[in-house]
Amino acid sequence: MTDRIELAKNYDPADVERRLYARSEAAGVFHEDPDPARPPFVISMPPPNITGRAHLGHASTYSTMDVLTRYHRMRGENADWLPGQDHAAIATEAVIVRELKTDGITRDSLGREAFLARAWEWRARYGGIIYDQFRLLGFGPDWERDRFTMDPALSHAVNTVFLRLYEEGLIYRGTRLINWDPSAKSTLSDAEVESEPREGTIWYVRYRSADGGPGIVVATTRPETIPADVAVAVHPEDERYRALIGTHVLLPIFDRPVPVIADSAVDPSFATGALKITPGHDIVDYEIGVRHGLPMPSAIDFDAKLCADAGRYVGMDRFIARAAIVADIDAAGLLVKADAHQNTVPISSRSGDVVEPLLSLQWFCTMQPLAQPALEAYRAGRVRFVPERFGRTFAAGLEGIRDWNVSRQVWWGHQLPVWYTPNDDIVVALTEEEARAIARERFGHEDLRRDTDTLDTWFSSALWPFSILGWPEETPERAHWYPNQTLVTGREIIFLWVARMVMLGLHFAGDVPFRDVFVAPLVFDLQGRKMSKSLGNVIDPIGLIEKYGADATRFGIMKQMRLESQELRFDEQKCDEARKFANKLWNATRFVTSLPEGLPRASTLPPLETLTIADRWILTQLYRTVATVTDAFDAYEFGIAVDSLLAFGWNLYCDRYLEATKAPSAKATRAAVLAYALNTFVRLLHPIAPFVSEEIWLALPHDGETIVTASWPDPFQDLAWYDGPNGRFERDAADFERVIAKIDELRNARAEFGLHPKDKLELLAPPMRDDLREQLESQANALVTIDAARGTGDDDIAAILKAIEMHAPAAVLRERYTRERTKLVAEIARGEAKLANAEFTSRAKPEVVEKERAKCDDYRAQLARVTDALTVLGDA
RNA sequence: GGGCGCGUAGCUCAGUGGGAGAGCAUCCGCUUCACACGCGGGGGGUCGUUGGUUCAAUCCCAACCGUGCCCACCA
Repeated sequence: MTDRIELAKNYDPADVERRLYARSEAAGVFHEDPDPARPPFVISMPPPNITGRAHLGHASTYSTMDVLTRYHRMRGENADWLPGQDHAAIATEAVIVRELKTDGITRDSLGREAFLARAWEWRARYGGIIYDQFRLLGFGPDWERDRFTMDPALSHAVNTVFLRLYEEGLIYRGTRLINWDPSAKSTLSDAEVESEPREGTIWYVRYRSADGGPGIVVATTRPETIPADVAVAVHPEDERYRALIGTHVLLPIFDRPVPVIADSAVDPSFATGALKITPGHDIVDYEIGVRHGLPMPSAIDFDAKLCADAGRYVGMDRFIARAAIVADIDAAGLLVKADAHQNTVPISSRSGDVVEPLLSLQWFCTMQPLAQPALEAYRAGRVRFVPERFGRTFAAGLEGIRDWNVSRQVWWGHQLPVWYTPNDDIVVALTEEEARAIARERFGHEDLRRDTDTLDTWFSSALWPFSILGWPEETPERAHWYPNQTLVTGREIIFLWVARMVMLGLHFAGDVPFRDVFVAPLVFDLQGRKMSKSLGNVIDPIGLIEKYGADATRFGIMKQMRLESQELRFDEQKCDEARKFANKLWNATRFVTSLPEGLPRASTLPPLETLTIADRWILTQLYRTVATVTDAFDAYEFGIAVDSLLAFGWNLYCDRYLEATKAPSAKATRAAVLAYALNTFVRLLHPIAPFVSEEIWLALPHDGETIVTASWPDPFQDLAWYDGPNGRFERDAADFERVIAKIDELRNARAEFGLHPKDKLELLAPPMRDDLREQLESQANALVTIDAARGTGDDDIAAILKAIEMHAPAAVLRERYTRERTKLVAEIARGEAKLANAEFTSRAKPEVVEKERAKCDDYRAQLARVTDALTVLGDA
C-alpha cells in the first residue's frame, strides 16, 4: 500500500546532500539543551583557527566527532557537539600584517586600535569559510552554541583565570630566557618550538689564556654569540683541563677575559670537552650561568641583529655576523678547524624562522603545581586515552614540565589584564575600572599604563571545555555537560593542548574536562609522506566531496581509521569504493520500493513462523551487524564499523539476500523483511554517511521525521525477535550458509565446465523442499532433476546438499573429481598425521581435537563420494 | 639519547595460538528484468629475518634488519 516512488537510476550525492543538510539545519536537529534526565554525550570541537581551511586532517578528526555525536544522539543521549573557533593570535596577526604590507602599511604605523579593527573585519569576512566547508562535509555541531575565543564571555573567563593564577602566585613576571621568533616578533612557548636537523658547521676556536698560554680550544656552532660569552666550562673531573679551572681565558677577537669554570653539565667526550658559556642565548648555558652566578649579557637583539657589546658587528644580521666573526677569528689565527656537523636547530612552528633564545622580561605560569593533580587524575583513570599508549605521552610531558611563558608581543589576542604604575608597581584586575580602583586604594593615584602584550593563544584554548559552557558563571550547561565525554584530537597536540586543558580544568572547573581522549591518526599520502604544499601532495577534502560526495568522503576516510595505527596513508580509492557503495544501496532501495507486491506501511516483520531460511539468515546477519557496529563505535574502531557495514550492505544484503528473494517461494515475506532490514541497516550507516542513509530511510516505511533523531537499533527492542545463539534463527541461518556454500561450489563448477551464463547446469538431486530447489536453480542457474532413489529420508539440508551430483561431460567431470581427490587425500593425510600424534591428542584442547577429527571424517566421506563418482565415470 | 608504532597478495590494509582474508589492480566470462558506479569466476602471499616458548607460531617472547613518529639542553 506504499506509494510507488520513481527513483533515479543513479544516486546523485550533490543534489541529495545540499537538500538534506538544509533540511536538518532548518529542523534544528543538531541543537540540544542540557537535559539531566538523559545521559550527556558532549564533545567540545577543537576550535579551528579563523585562518584555517578544511584539510584532510580536519576531515578525519572532525568526521569522527560528527559520527560519535550522531551515534550517541540516536542512542537517546543528551548529545551535543559544541562548535567554536580560535583567534589564532600569531597566525592571524601574520596574515593581517601580510595583507597590510601589500597596501604599504605597517602594523605599528597603523596603531593598535586600527589594527585590531582591521583584524575583526578580516575575521568577519573570512572566518566563516571553514564552517561552510564543515557543512559541506555534513558536520552537524550545535551551530546555535558557536563560540569564539575572543567573545566577551570567553575573554572574561580568560581574565578571571589570569587574575586568580596571579593571586595564587602561579603567574609571575620575570626575566628569563625565552624563545624569540624574529619573524613574528614575539615570544613562543616551548611547545611552539620544533627542532629540525640541519647540515651545519662546528668551529673549533682557540681561547688563549689571559697570561699568554695556549689556553683552551672550544667547539661551537654559534660563533656569533661569542661577544656574549661569559665563561668557558669544563667537566670537573676532566684531567686535561683541571689546571685551567679558575684561570681566565680571552675571548677571541674581543680579548675580554672570562673565567674557566667546572660544571658537570659538560660532556667531556663531546668535541674538545670545553664549552663556551653564553647564558643570554642558550638554555644549557643559562642554567650553568644561574648556578655560577655569571653575568648574562646579550649579543643578539629582538631583530636578530648583533647588539651593544658586539663591537664592530653591531647591527649585523646574526647569520651574516656568524660568517664575519669566523673569518676574523681565522685571520687572527685562532680558528683550529671547521668540521661539517649536523645540528638541531630550533624552528618556530608559527613562522618557520630560526628561534633565538633571548633574555626578556615576560610573564610566566608556574606549571608544576598544576601538573601534579593532572598526573594524579590520569593515574587514577579519571581521564582515559584511546589508544592507551598516548597516556604515556601525556604523562611524560607533564613530568618534565617547565614554566610556561604566556605573554606574546602580538596585538591580536587577549591583552594581559595587567597595569603598571610609573614606578612599575603591578596591578592585575578583570577590568580597567577595577585596576583604577585598586591603584587609587593602593597607591593613591590612577596613573596606570596597560601592558601591551597579549596572551599565548593556547591560554584561552586551555580553558575551552569550560569557558564555552559559561564558566565562571554556574550554568545548566556546566552542571550537566562538564566534564565532556570525549575529546577527539591529534597526537601532536597532546601536550600543547590536551595537557593544559586537563590542568586548568582540574584547577578551575573542579574536574577533568573529558573522560576519553581519542587520538585520531595523522593523515599522510600513499607514500607515507606528510601532506604539504611544497610536495604538492595535498588532497583537498572539498575536492573529494565534488568527486565522490560527502558521504563517500567520510566513509572512505573512516574505513582507513585503524586504532593501533599512528598514520593513515590516505587512499582515495576508498572514497570511490564508498561512492559505488552508496549507488549500490540506492539501487537496492529502488528494487525494494518498487516491488510489485508493495511495502507494508510500517517497518515491521511478518509473523515469524512464515519466514524463510533466507529471511532468518539475513535477520541473523543484521543482528550480528548491529552488535559489531555498536561495539566498534563504542571502542572508536571506525575501520571495523565500516568493514562490517560494507560487508552487510553489499555482500550479504545485496549479493545474497536480495538475489535470494527473487525466487517465487520467497515472495510472501520478502517485501517486509527487505524493508525492515534496510531500514535498520541505514540507521547503522547514518553516523558515517548521514545523507544517503537519510535519503533511503525516507524512501522506506519509517517512523518519525528524520533519521537524525531516529533510534539506534536496539537488540532488545528492534531486534527482539532474535531467539539466541541456539535458537531457530541461528539454526536456519546456518542452513542457509550451507546453501550459499553449495551455490558457490556450483558456480565454480559452471565456470570450470565452460558453461555460458545462459546454459543450465544439470543436477541430479534427492527430493527436497521447493524453496531449496528454487535457490539452487536461480542462484546457480541449474536444472534440478529430482531422483527419488537418492532420497536421504529426512529434510536435513546438509545431507541433501551433499547428495547432489553434477551432470556434465565425463571428461570434464573426471578432471574435476580427480583434482578434488588429490586435494582430499592430502588433507586427510595431514589430518590423520596430526591425530596420530599422541602429543597433540593428549595436550591440545579436546574441542580442537574433536574438530580435527570431524574434519577428517567429513573429508573421508567426500573422498568416498568422489571415488564412487570416478568409478562410475571410469578411469581415464 | 629515551619512548612509541609499523613490516601479511602489485597497492592500501583487516585478521587469528589449531587448514592465510578484503577492496583496488590484474586475468576470464556475462548488458541476467535494482545497479556495467554492475554480476559471476580465477591467478597471485616461505604473513621482514633469525632464534626461543608450545603438541602446534603469521599470531606470544627475544634479537636483528627496514621504516615512520614523539620527546630530549649535547656545544
